[in-house]
Parts: sequence; structure tokens; C-alpha cells
Amino acid sequence: MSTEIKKFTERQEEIANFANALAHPVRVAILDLLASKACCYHGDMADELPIANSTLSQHLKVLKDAGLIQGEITPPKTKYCIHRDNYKKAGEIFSFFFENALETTFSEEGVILCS
Amino acid sequence: MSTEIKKFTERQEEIANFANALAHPVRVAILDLLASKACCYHGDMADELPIANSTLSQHLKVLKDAGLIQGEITPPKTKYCIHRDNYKKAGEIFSFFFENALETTFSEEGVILCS
DNA sequence: CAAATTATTCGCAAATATACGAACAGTTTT
DNA sequence: AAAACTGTTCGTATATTTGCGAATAATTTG
Repeated sequence: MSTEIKKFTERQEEIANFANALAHPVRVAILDLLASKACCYHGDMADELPIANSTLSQHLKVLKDAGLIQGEITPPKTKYCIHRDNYKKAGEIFSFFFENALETTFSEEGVILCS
Repeated sequence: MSTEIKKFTERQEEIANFANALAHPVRVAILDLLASKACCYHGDMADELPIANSTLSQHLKVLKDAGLIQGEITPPKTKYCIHRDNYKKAGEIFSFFFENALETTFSEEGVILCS
């Protein structure tokens, strides 16, 4: 049965996915660290974040699955960095999402505006 | 005891909060509806979305709590619309967040880049 | 005032997320 | 090879999210 009913658009799912990756402050903090240092080892981050090592691994996995970061094992350490292409893509999707809505809502003609 | 230890910055919490509101495709879809029609009644949205009425109310509450939308009871219906100011603010925060990271990571000088 | 309409809240069930320590795996160092 | 170091995975506990139907509330219509 190829009768898979699509409930939402690709785009909506994509936005939700990226947003979900950013939906926990520690993950935002992780991205801040990666952004500020361009690269970071698991251990370095563990020192700066108020969570256990294993918890950090989980959050890193979430970010990796969302495509926002990539990890590289360089024994004995693991180096993480921002996945540039996807990061850029995420930024574009969000900026488009917000811009678009405001344009419509703020449109001069025709459109009914809220009180 | 006013010894509340701040684990994350205001900004990080704020980003996570907005992101959390967008972290479910149905909520993205709701915002799409509100954006395209500038305004929408609960019932109109319920007709277009593949979820129960009560579930819709919950999602609307999440969006309202995040500040992205506002509701106005106009009996017998409830009218929802995008909260322009906060929406704009969210858009700015995100665009800043992504821009900033990429600038740093892509910086020409000094900064160590990932493989 | 009764009935209909609309949307929220409640109560519950199931799934997912978050967090931690312990156990494990892979390298490197001794 | 043993010990040390680094990070992931596992097992578990707890909290939150998601979803629905039933019950409720608030207003309008008959």
C-alpha cells in the first residue's frame, strides 16, 4: 500500500525538524560554542555545559540527526563542528518563513489585518 | 534563597522557546494558515488540519504562550492572528543566530575552520 | 428558556524527551 | 598487555508532549 497520506508539506516538516533541534537551551548553547570556536571537542563542551557527559552525547546526536552539526572522530577525541551547508539552509528557511508571514500580514492592499 | 543559578543566557532560553513553538509541523501549518489569511478562526483551521479540535486548542495555546500568536474571543468564534511584534522579534533573533554563526565559521582570518 | 454553535478544559493513554550513572568500546600511553 | 583517557551506548527514572473524546462553558439562535 503506497497510500501514505501526507499530513504536512515537506517544508513544514523541515522547519519543524530544524526548530526541534533548537528547542532546548543547551543545544542552542552547544551551537553557540561551536560557532564561537569554529570547532570544539566533546570534552571542551562538557567542561562548559551544566550537564553530564552522556547527556551531552544525546544532545549532540539530536543536532547531528537534524543535520546542523557533524562529528569527526580524531582519537582520542571527537571533534564537532557546524555543518555549514545545512546550517545555511536552516537559516534561509527560517528567514523565509518569518519574512513571508510578515509580508503577507503587513501587506498594504486587500489583506484583512488583525485588530 | 535567591541563589537561582542561571544555566543558560536569556537569549539562549528565548531562542529555545521560539524554536520549541515551531518544533511541531502542525504548529508550522497553523502559522502558515494565519500568515496566508492574515486571520483565522479556530473552526476554519480545524477544517484544514488533520487533528481533533481539542488538540488544535492545545497547539494554539503553545503558540500563544510562546507569544507568536494572539487570540481574540469574538463570540461565538475565536479569532487568532499572528502577534506581529513578537513574530518580528523571533525572526530577527533567528536570523541573527544563523548569520552570526556562519560569519564566525566562515571568517576569512584567524579562525580555525573545520575540515 | 431550550437548543444549537463554538471552542476550551479535563481525564486519560501513549509516545517522546531529558537526565544521570554505569558499563562499554576504541585509542593511546606506560 | 595493562592503565589511562575519551566519548558513546545502555538501562532506568521522571517529566513533558501529543492526541483524543467527553464534559464543560459561553454565547447566540429558535
